[in-house]
Amino acid sequence: MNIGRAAEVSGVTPKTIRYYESIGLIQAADRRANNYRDYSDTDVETLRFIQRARSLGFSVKEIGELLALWRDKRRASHDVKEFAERHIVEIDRKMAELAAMRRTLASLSQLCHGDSRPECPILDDLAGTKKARA
Amino acid sequence: MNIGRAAEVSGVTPKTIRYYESIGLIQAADRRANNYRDYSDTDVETLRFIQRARSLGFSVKEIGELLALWRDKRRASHDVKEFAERHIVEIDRKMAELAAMRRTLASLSQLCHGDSRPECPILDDLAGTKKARA
DNA sequence: CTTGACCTTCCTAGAACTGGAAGCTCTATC
DNA sequence: GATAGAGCTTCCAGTTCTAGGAAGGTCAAG
Repeated sequence: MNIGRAAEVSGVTPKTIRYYESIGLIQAADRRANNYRDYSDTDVETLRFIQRARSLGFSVKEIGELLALWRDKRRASHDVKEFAERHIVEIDRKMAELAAMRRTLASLSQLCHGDSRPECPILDDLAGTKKARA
Repeated sequence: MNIGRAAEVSGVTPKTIRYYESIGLIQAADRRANNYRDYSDTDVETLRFIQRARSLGFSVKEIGELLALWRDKRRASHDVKEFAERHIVEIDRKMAELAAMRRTLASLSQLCHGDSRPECPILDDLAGTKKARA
């Protein structure tokens, strides 16, 4: 499939796909006779993984390391396992942080009645009121 | 407390704190007689929130909007509720994506034995082997 | 056989930092 | 009180990760 379709199904724009190729995050796509890039379903899976990871705050560098796990078969299983587990810990940390943010927002939402009364108790917490200066 | 200490306890570097101030994401810190910036515990809480949100892929613009919720008391409760709920939806989406990444990594980790055999079945999946080209 | 959508490369611009220079300030030690 | 070093200040330039747009080749439909 060509880049537009790959972009559509992976959620990564053509621009960004070309950029990822240019920096070596993904391997250069095969070219067809007309010089168009040609993508496989596997390529799309990789792009989807990258998209997900980027939107979750992983750097391109980190993602490169993750992708290297899949690509570099010479790596010992031990390394792969360890690296994967290290990232699972990080993901768990991120999930806990998201859960904390969610709780904050949920209580914010609940404490504010749906009407237009301009009073939200929780607002006072993080508001600009400076105190306890150390 | 001065910027170095605030950076230490919030997890945001001094450079980045000054940057956030320069773009108006946080309000300009109070200055002491020596022109040093002075931060309160509340300021640190705000920075911690920003740090968390950034590491989870929220843009500075989005965070600015979230912080505005707390700061701008003139906003109608209705707006706050709606805005909070919109972000809760996004957080749930992010959590689902993290869960998906976690599953991917967990199966990667499980399939690779802890020993140093250089064979990880799942590696073949996402590896460079291009097939099913459409 | 032209029109419009899609592809190519290249160059520039924006967002969010990051590093370094040049200089002032505080603290601690001699 | 002088001095060294860590920490603060501003300012300017560079990096990363895209996004936008120009200039031109390609394809599928009418």
